[in-house]
Amino acid sequence: MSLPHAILTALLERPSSGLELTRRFDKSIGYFWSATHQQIYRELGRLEAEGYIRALPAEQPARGQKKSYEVLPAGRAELARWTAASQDPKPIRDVMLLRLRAAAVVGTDGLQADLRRHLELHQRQLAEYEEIQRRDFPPGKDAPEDRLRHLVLRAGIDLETFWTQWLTHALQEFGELPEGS
Amino acid sequence: MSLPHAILTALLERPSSGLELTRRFDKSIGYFWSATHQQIYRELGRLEAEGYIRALPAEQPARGQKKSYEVLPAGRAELARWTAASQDPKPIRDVMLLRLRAAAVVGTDGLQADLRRHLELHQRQLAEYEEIQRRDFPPGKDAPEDRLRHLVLRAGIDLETFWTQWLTHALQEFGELPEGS
DNA sequence: ACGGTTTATGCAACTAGTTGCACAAAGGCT
DNA sequence: AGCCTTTGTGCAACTAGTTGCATAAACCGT
Repeated sequence: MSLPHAILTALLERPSSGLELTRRFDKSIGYFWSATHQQIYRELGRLEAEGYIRALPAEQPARGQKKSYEVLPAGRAELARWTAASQDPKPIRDVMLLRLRAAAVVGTDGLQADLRRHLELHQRQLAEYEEIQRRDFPPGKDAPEDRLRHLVLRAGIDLETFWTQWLTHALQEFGELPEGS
Repeated sequence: MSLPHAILTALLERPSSGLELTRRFDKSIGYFWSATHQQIYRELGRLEAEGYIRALPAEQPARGQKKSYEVLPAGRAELARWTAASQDPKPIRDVMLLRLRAAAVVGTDGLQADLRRHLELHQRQLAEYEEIQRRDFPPGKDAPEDRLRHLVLRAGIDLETFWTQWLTHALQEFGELPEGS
């Protein structure tokens, strides 16, 4: 039940159409809560039906026509409620860890290449986050909302850092392991 | 499509009944791929239908009767195939990060308590992992499969360490932030 | 004016995971 | 004997997310 709240947050930051939201979900919020345009359109429909958002007045509301949404007071209230509500952290659910565990019983053949590929992907993501940090959060800038957003970005940086280190470590282990088995 | 492979891995480590698997998923494999008993029973049915596993001979195969499964060669082959196959890493998908981002626009009221609760939960999980490390991976022990399993455990330890640090940091930030907004 | 690409919106079907409940046997308690 | 809890198994319905495809307007070159 998080996608609607991700959308409310994005719309509060700036009213947008479905496609604009989709674009913004490809970075920023989407870095830690990704969504496809189909999910977003569906959710916009629901949020509107529930009275949390409304379409900004536009002339011909026909198909293929841009339609922007803004958050209504009820939507803001719902978001505040959800943000403050207690929620349990989800346990880790990671395929690579599972594969490594499987490799311990069926052998490591073929796994090494994908580990290397993942390492590269995580390094790239890390570099992207660090670029954003340089650009959007220079040392002086720390208004309260900026500090919270920076904190979120730092979580991304630290997580990617963890993965690059862990994968590097794993590949070292593989270098020392006999091939197969 | 990972649950069946998690189950194959678990069954290769030791043939088990549905309930035993459920128990084992509450620790060990379940630490990074959790599953309920309903999921497990359903998946056992499918795996059996596909010829990847089979029920060990038991007398009365009635309801409420324990039924153990073992992995067939086809199952082992499928697991090896899946382990070696290239798979993209999933982007982060974390509710707490989303909530913090939302808090940047609707205010931080009520969030602090849950941050503290999460910190405690992650600290507890970290302690549990470290206990397992002490117990199952003493310095001397490093047969190839042990090293892989240890690597997986270390991922858990490092991830929980990250969260405890990040949450601590977040709470510090909150201490300095004015209440509300 | 025509045909191709891009922008923008959306439905329908499918897959994976979760929740809620039900049923049966076994063991103990009274 | 009758009931209560625990152990073990399982179905059905629901929710969230993904995949595949469809539609329409606008813009753009020829």
